Amino acid sequence: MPLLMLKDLPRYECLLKAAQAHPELDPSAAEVFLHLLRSGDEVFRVVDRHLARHHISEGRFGVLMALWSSAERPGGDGRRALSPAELADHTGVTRATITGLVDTLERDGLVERSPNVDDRRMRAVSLTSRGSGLLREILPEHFRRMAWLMATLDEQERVTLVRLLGKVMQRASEETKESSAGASVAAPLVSTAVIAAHAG
Amino acid sequence: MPLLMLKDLPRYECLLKAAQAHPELDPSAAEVFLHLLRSGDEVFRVVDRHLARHHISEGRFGVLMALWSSAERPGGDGRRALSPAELADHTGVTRATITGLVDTLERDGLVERSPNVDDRRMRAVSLTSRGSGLLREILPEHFRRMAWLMATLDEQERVTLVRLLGKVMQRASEETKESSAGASVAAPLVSTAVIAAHAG
DNA sequence: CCACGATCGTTAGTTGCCTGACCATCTGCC
DNA sequence: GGCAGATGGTCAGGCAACTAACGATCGTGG
Repeated sequence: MPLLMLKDLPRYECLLKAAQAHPELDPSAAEVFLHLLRSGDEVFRVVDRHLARHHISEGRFGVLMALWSSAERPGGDGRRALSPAELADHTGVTRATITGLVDTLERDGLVERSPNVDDRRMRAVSLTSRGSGLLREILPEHFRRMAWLMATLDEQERVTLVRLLGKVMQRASEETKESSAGASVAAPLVSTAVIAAHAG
Repeated sequence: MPLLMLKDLPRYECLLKAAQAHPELDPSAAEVFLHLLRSGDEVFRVVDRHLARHHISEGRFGVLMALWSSAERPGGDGRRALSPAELADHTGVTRATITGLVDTLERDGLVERSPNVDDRRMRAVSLTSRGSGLLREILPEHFRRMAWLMATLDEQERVTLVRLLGKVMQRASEETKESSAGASVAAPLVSTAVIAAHAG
């Protein structure tokens, strides 16, 4: 839930004013940035409130959905179990976090761990019937909320929004890859000296 | 950092397929939803990586920025201090969280607490010179990252993106207000007057 | 004037996520 | 065959957020 900003979005005139004191500040870029983080946060909260009523957090939902879509996948081999490492890949959290999430999900009877006979390091995590039952109970309302949130946008606006978000997302993931390689975010734009000095 | 979804966004055909089994699922709405959460997350990480190099988390940055913008505010009374309750309002976290954040910020010498002579319940939190120095060090790169992220969008696209995100955000905050009143998400929409009044 | 409710900041306890370290197990190379 | 390095899952410790409850203080109505 990114705040990283004031709760009340600053008006554009304030951004303009701040830009006078800070030449690096691009007012229209900052406006998009703040809107993006804020709207993402609001939208997240709408579905999170629903899931929280069933004691399902973001991470727990991610694990359940990964197992669910693994079971539903038609082209797949039909297996319903994933290893913790695969769950970490699919949900984007660390393996250590998966251990914790699966611990509580198993305690609540929603998933189960079984040993893997081929590789005794691995364990197979799968949905229990109670787990898939909970998903069947939760998902319709979850989908309704998504649809309700976007009902203000017509098809053309949705296409446009996805396209523009895609451009920004691609840009952001470029930086992810670059930074892991040690390069600067904006080689041409940014002096790397400060970052490098602190990167140590 | 919302995952709430698979790390690799599902392709549109998969959404269409899933919609056959789940009539509540609106594929284009789900696509926008997933793109919004994911791009918000990626964008957040880009600036968060920068702040983390200076040991500044999202919450810490929120507190520092609230104090900074309070000090910079021209129309204000020129005071640089805010109470913990005001900080909670500005950053959107609870007062208990503010206590913890100010604890560590004070330990690191970035802010300081002083007693309030007018109301002995309150304490005044203000930036130290070290705190404002850190902001002066961090903010230029922070602003450059915002600008770099949005550099793929021309002015027209930025206006469009802000407009569309604004529509979704307004919709989401309607639900926030409704849910606190106990109504259902699918109820007829709340009058926008309330939101407009708060946008001021 | 003072008892009551409201407000302020903090504490205690829980949860979810992270990083870093650990041990067990597999695999490839000699 | 056996050892080195890679990989897999877990544990320990820390941080940031939450709720619930608490003492201290303020303001107001009787």
